[in-house]
Amino acid sequence: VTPKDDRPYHHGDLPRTLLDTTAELVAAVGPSSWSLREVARRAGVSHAAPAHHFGDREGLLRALSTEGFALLRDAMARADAESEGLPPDERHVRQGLSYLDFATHHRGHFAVMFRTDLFTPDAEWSEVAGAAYTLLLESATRLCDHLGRGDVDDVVAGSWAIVHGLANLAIAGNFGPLEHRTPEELGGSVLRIFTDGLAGSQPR
Amino acid sequence: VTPKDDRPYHHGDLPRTLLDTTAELVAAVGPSSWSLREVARRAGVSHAAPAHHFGDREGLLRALSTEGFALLRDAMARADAESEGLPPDERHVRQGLSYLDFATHHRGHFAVMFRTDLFTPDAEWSEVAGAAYTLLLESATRLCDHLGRGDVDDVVAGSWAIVHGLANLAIAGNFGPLEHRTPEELGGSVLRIFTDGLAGSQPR
DNA sequence: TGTACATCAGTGAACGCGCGTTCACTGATGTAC
DNA sequence: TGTACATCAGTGAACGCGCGTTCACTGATGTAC
Repeated sequence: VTPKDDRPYHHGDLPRTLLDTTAELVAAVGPSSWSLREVARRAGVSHAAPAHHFGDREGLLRALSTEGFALLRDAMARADAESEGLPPDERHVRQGLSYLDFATHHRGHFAVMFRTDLFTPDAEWSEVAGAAYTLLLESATRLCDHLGRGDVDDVVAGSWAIVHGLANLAIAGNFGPLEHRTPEELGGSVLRIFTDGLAGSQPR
Repeated sequence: VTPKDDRPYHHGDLPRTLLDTTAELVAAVGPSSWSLREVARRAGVSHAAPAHHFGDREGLLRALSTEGFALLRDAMARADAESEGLPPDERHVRQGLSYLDFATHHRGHFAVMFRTDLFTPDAEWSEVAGAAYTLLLESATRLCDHLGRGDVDDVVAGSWAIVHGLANLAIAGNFGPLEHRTPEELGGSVLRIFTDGLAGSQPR
C-alpha cells in the first residue's frame, strides 16, 4: 500500500502522522501553545480530521504522552538488557543516560509526558508510565542491595532528579557556561559522582 | 497612604498587584495559558490597565521572570551568609536547599524564569540571572578548591540538576511513590550523597 | 464477476468565544505661580 | 491660599484573529450475496 500518488482522499496512516506532527509542533512551541488546527495544517488535512482519531485536543495530548512513556520504557529496557553482566552501579548510570538521551531526542513527547494538568490520564497511560517507573525502581533496588543500603527512595529521587534536571536545563537552553559540554557527557560524570557517593558513605 | 476606602480610581500600587496576580495565575495554569485579561480581572482593573505599566503581555512576563531571579539570588545569598564558617560541602548543600525552597514556594516565578522562548531578555534580566548563576559558581568553586578537584563544571551541573530536577518533579506532582517525602528532605539526602561522592572519588 | 449497501475517513462551512492591542476618553494628582 | 495646567493612571468600546468543536456532507473502501 503506497499512497504516494498525488494526495488521495484517504491518508494512509493519519493517526501516525498526527502524532509525529504534534510532537514536532510541541517541541517548537511548548505543550500549551500548540493548536489542533496548526497540526492539521501541517499534516495536510482539514482541521476537523484529527477529531476522527483522537476525539479532541486533550485526546491527542494524552496519546502523545502515552506514546512518550512507551518509548521511554523501551529505551530504559534496552539499556538494561544491553548492560547485563556489568556491575549494578554502571548499569544504573547507563539507565540514567538512556533517560537523558530519550528526553533530548524526543522533546515533544518529553514536554508533554508529565503534564497531567493538561489531560486526564487513562488506564493505558497509567500502565505504561508505571512500567517506566518500575524499571527505575528495579535498577535502584539492585544497586542498593549490592551496596547494602536501605535508602532506595533517595537513590530513585537522586538519579531521576539528575537526569530530569539536566534534560530540562539543556532543553531550556539557559545552561550558562555549561553549554560547551553535551548533556550526555555531563550526565555521565554527574551520575558517576552520585554512585560514588552511594558506594562511599552510609545513609544518614 | 491607605487606599482602602472603597476602590479609588487610582489603584495605589498596580504594578505590584499585577506581578503578584500573574505569579498566582501562572502557578495555576502555566506560563503560556495565562491571559492578560484574566490578570486584570483578578486585579480588579480594566483589561487595558496592565499595558500602562508593562507595555504588553511579553513585558509582564519578562518582569515576572526578572523578579524571580532577583528573589532567587537573594535567597541564595542569604543561605550563603547564614552558613558562613561551616565547611564548604555543607554550605553548598544549604545553597542547593535554598534553590529548592525558592522553587517550591514561588511556583509562578519559577515556571517562567527560564522560559526565554516566551520573552526577549533585556539587560536587567541578564544581570540578575547572571548574579544568581555566579553565586552557584562561587559555591561550587569553593568546594572544588577545598577538595582539590578541577571539575567545577561537573559540580555546577550536578548540584543544579539535582535541585532543578527535584523541583520540577515535585511541582509536576508525578513523583510516584516518593510523594511521602518532602522535596527538602529528599534534596538534603541527595545533595549529601553527591558531595560525599565528590569527597570520596577523583574526577574521571 | 458484479452489484448493493454499510462502514469508515476526511471535508468545509458555521458557530460562539476569549484573546491582545489600540485609542479617544476621563478621573485624579501634583506642581507652578 | 487659590487657581491653571500638565501629567499620569485607568476606562471601556471597538477591532480583527485564531481557536475548538459541531454537523451535515461526500468520497473511498470493503463485505455480503
